[in-house]
Amino acid sequence: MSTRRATISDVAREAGVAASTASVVFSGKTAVSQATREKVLAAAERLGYTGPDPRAASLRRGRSGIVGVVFDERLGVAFLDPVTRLMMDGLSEAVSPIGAGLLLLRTAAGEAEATTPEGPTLTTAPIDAAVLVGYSGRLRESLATVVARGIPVVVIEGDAGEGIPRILLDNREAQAQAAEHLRRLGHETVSIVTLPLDKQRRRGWIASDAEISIDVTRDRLQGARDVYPDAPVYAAAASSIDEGYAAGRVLFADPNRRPTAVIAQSDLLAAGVIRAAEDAGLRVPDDVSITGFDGVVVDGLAPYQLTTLVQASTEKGRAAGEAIAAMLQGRDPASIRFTCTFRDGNTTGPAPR
Amino acid sequence: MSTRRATISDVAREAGVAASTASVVFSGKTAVSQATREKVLAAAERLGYTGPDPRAASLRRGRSGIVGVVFDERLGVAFLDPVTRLMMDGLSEAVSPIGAGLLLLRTAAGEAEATTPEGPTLTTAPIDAAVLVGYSGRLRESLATVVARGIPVVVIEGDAGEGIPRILLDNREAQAQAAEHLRRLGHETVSIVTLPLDKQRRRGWIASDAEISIDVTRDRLQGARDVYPDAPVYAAAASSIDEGYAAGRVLFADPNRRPTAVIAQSDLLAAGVIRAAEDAGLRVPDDVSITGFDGVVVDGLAPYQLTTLVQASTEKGRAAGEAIAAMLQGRDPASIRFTCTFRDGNTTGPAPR
DNA sequence: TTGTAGGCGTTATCAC
DNA sequence: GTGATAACGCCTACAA
Repeated sequence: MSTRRATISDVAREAGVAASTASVVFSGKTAVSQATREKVLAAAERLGYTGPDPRAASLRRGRSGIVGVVFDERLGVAFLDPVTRLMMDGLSEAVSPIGAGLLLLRTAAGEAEATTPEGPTLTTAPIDAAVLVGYSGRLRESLATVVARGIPVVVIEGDAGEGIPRILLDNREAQAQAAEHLRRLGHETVSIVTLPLDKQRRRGWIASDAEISIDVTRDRLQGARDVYPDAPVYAAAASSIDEGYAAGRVLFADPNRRPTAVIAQSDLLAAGVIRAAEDAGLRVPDDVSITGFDGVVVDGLAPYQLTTLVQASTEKGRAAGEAIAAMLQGRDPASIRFTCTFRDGNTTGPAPR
Repeated sequence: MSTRRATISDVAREAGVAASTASVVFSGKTAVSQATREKVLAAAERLGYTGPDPRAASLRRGRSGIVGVVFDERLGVAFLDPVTRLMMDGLSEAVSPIGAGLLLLRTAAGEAEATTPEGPTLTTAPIDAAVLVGYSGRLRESLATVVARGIPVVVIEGDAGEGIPRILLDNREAQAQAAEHLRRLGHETVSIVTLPLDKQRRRGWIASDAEISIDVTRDRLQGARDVYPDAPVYAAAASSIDEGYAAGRVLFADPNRRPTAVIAQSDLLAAGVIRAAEDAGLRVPDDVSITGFDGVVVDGLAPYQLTTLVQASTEKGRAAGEAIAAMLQGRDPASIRFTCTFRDGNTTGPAPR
């Protein structure tokens, strides 16, 4: 491009005032006479000055106005989950009043990292605070990095160290409610379809609950186990309708060993299980009852209203944002544990006899 | 917290070297003797120095390593669209080699803005470049803002001014292909279900094509019109299965005026139309043929393989990212127009007689 | 209300 | 291979 961009001193000189005065015109921190303001604005206009350089301003202020959101998955994958989308929505809303934007970050690439060209990392990003999303492994490293940098951080649904605010869910208790509901309806043969167990995301029956390294999965399973200690468990490889469908196919394959109820750990999974039930010639909820978890709107599930646990997805994001805002103001917010609400839809009914 | 964080000069002093030398140890720009490197690293360790402050570094370098991605919708809404998700995936991949991260931004709030406390805006965000996503109104203002700031920008599927690289699709030609396919199959009574017409997102039959202010919608409709000039058009309020279902209900309501084929402007809409057809007792493709657009994987559509136009969603993002990278290196990349590929699935067949 | 001075933490440049 | 110096562009005391 032509020449160097105009700076605030250029504008000040052009307007015949001191740089600090011009600065004040833009920041509005101090009163300025109408005349001066106009002179400065006019000069800026002439020079094509569009306001303070954010880089310089953020160095000076010690704030960049950016909050990093760290995922442990590819973006396309993370946003597949409606709960994540809603959470981001709430988060973006909550940080907006403090003038912050959201920077998408991924967990460090681990060993492979060394060879990788470069990459926007937790260590090099100009963030004022960070939100860690998720429940597993590499996020721990990220947490350590952030903490070392002395950056305020909030963890959503994961374990964290001392004094780090967390946004949690009563997964176990909530799931137990749904199970209890089924028990009251007389169901005795119940199967469980879980979210992924770990990063490997293996699909299939699981032999021991011990293999589970993802908190959410473990907690929800425990809730179901509180009521049905011996229910067989099938793990899905992701939270999606297709995965639920695949699991459902397996569950309903043998007519002699069909469950009368299925506890799915997410609404998407539940939707897939419902479809598999239909394909197997079973009516929902007459022949088989199905519960979900999350309380999101499942696109295309139309006639059904899932019996599920409604979690405050958007609220979770908002709470995280508010915690961030608080920390940025020097306060230290407490962790929050959200409570899910049981919603009785039309996908559960009395056990068939 | 305790005291002020350590700076690179603190580290240098502690290590007994010059600040510039310490800097080089971290940046790796110049060779440093093994001994010096170790001294510096040890000092850093002792002082709890975790690397250069990104704010200062970006001021000095004139680069922040951040690319803004501007949406004209709430995040939760934008990411509802699988094409957008894939695009983001490609984009994040493409900017990663240049060490950039993605900052999520929304178009300015318009008039309401004045009263709003603050807000992370295009004007104040420390971005090196911007990607504008979408096809409509307020993005124009955003474009103006960015251009005024002299920031490189790429527009995805929207019109832009002179010399601004765009990532486009052959929407019209592609849609015409699908229509042509139907015509060859003998279909004469065809209805069209469109994406939203404008920001109002009104749902319903439309009288005149002139009301359309969103490019994608208009272009795809034109493609359909090239083959079926008089096909009735029903506008959906969003690109979703549920909206497609709603539209389908209306299309198939009157048994005497049922179309034998439906051209849906997105795969999600098509999936909804299929479901509505099934509900109306119609078999796909025996009684009614349905085409989509996008070529994304629709979760839960299982037995069907949509006849659709496959667009390179991820590629679009990647291309945008590469264009950004090029601009940041002083080159000026050309606009790119992607070509959709027609895919013949099992949702279209000969017109029933 | 306006101006002066100094520094935020880093890094590019150039001399040694 | 290492060090001194000078910006990068802005903002905030403080003084006038």
